[in-house]
Amino acid sequence: MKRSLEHIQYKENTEALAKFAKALAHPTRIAILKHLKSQSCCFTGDLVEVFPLAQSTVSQHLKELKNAGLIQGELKPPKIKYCINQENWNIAKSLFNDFLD
Amino acid sequence: MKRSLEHIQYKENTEALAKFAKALAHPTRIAILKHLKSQSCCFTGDLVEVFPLAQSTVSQHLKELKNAGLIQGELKPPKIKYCINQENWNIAKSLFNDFLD
DNA sequence: ATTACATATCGTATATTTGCGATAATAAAT
DNA sequence: ATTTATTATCGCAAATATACGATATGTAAT
Repeated sequence: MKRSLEHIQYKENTEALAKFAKALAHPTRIAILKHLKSQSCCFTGDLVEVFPLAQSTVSQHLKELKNAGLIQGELKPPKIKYCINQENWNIAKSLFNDFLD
Repeated sequence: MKRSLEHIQYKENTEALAKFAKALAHPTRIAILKHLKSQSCCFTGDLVEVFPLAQSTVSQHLKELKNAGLIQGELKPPKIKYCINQENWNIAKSLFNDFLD
């Protein structure tokens, strides 16, 4: 990609909002989050059974959601229990709410 | 990409929400929408002056926002006046609001 | 130390996104 | 019909995203 050299200076929250939106920009990730909300928490393996996707693919989606801060993992050997990160979830909620009027 | 042959059947609204999120998944598009909201409407040329981006790039972002239904263009020759599509905006607002709890 | 289980990461292939300059299209005015 | 102003589209290059199978990692139990 030919990127413009000067990197754009956006107004406050613009990039944070875009980052959250990007994490939500795939139906599988929305579905994962819906599942997490309804179950409050669940294991990677549970999700692998829900979707017709490879384990590695599900894991990658979880990684992105984790990087965005929307979920967090808790070690429950040999499993990992994923839950909504409520603190960041609320931040996202408020950002979207303000933005969308 | 090696896509799974069976295409996933998501629950209602999941794909609609992901589609809106995708449209918002770039800071420039967020910024464009913020600008449109504050001005209520504006021309492509105005936006080209606001961002250090080529005219074609801005036009492409506008196209994506239009495809997502978040904005609409009105012919004002030789210009085009873009405004928020309030109807779809409200739909997006309600989808995000419900999803984010 | 070895094994077993669950999950993450790596390597790879393909698709999509982002950006640019150049060109085409559109509508009005001359 | 030509010109002018504005915006959209095309063609390309590079970056990122998506998906998979294979492999590595981490933890507990044996």
